Amino acid sequence: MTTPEPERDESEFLARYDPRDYDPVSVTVDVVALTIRDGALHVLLVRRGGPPYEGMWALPGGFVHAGGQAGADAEDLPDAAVRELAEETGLSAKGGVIGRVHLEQLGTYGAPGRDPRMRVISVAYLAFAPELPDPEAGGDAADAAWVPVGALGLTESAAQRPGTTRRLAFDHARILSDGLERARGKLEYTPLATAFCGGEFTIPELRSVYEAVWGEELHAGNFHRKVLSVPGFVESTGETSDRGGRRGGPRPRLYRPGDARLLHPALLRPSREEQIR
Amino acid sequence: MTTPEPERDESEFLARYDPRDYDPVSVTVDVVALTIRDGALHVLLVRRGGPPYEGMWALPGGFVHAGGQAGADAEDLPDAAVRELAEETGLSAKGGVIGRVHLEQLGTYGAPGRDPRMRVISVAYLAFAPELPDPEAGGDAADAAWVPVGALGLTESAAQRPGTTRRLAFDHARILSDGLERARGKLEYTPLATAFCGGEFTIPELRSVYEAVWGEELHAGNFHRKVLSVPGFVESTGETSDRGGRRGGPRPRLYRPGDARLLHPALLRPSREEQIR
DNA sequence: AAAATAGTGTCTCTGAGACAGTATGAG
DNA sequence: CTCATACTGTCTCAGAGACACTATTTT
Repeated sequence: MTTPEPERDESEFLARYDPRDYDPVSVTVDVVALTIRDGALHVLLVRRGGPPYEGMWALPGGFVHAGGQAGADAEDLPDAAVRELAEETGLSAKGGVIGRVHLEQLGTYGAPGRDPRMRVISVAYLAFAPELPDPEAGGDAADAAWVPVGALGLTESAAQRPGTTRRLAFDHARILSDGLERARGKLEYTPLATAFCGGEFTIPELRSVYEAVWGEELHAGNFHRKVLSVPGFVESTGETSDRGGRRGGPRPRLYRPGDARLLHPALLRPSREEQIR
Repeated sequence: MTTPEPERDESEFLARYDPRDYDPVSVTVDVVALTIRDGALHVLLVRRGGPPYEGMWALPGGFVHAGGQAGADAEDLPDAAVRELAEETGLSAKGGVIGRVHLEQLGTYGAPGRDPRMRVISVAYLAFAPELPDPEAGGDAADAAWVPVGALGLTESAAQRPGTTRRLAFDHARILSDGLERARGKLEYTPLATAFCGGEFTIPELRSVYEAVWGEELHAGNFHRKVLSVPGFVESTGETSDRGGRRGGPRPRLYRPGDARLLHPALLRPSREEQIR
């Protein structure tokens, strides 16, 4: 670790860590796939069919196709994330519904010991999906399901009664927590809430996305005016929904995602005063 | 790729990619270390002493100590970033100036072919440093220096005259570009501009940080009032600087970083209208 | 009929930005 | 002395949020 001769240390290190001879590192991709079901935020989880953490829930993921020496099967990291997502949901990767899923890199988790078997570096991706069918468990997964995020007891880390919390394998609770925080922030200054809706949606539907992700109710009237006032957020289709509100009310108008990539001004969440320090 | 039997495909894939037998992936850490020198944003670069890209400038970085089968020397990713930064700058990692450096993960770059030798996944880190001494080239680096970001011709990707741009090795131009954009955004809603200053600073010094990173001049009076109005951004020391402004004026007061971790309300850059779509 | 909802109008308060103005120190 | 600079005061305008109100649909 600490040597008085940096040059010797460096050359020694380079010789030792030439990956062609020595010291393998595994790289996996894990996906935090979020969607809205019944007005609640859900995450795609798989139940592990083998050790370690057998029987526990985990994020869908797997090894990146590295391509070996020839580099034949080498795949890019986002492609690996899409492939894992497609494998777990049973949907085809190219075209179709999965083409409408927003995917972005969340972060990389590589602490020693996070996988008890070996050194594993995991690149986590975050996906925002419209409502998808129930996944079909495949491969070594014993089960796969959309799980309500609220049922995992992640929000109040202190108030977790041990039996209440469904623990996640590896450091996936941390990854999911980071993904949720990223999602909450992204909804503030990007129009990505529309990625949770289908191709057409109403303003109240969009509001329910914000309420599900942020976990708090928003003022319907002010939200409505705000969304329409941000240039490029949504675009009217001219149509109206064929049903009124769930318990009455006029039929809301339909909108499409607009061409903005950033919301200006942003839609800030009400309760941020606490988390500033 | 597309097989009718997902179960066989998955188990086959798991057998093929068990990293203990097969298909090594290298993991490196690269650091985008930024600082302010003479009122201009600088990035720490090293000149490569060997192929590939021999003689070109690159971000400081190197292989992560994976720890082998036993996991003895395994290091965490942020530790690897600090180690690389310390090795390149010649500063000690524990304590001292490098302890004041802000470090955060930027992203992971793993496109096949980004390193011509083999499959390399690089975890990039972003560092905000106060003014540091000139680095000492060590190891296989032929040179190391703080380079003005403006001299690299990254801002206007179209208007690059070939001779003007100093190209960077690998995909480091992209990584640096992502780091700069992250830095610009971070200054908006976090107090991290203070990480570029020493322990004490004046409001005009803080403003010059914003101007260097954002590349545009700010209104001195409004900036002053704005910084003081954000709770927890800065904290008065009660002292005043021993010198006035560079070309006259009263002696500015001195401040310390406050306890806020987020700026509320945020300090938005003036010219964001263009980049929204 | 009753209740809930979609959408709009209006008022108030905060904050950003433009501008002016004063005091202070460098050259 | 001259000028740049630190800092404060003031004005205007945009936008967030609270509230009220109407029209429309479900139950």
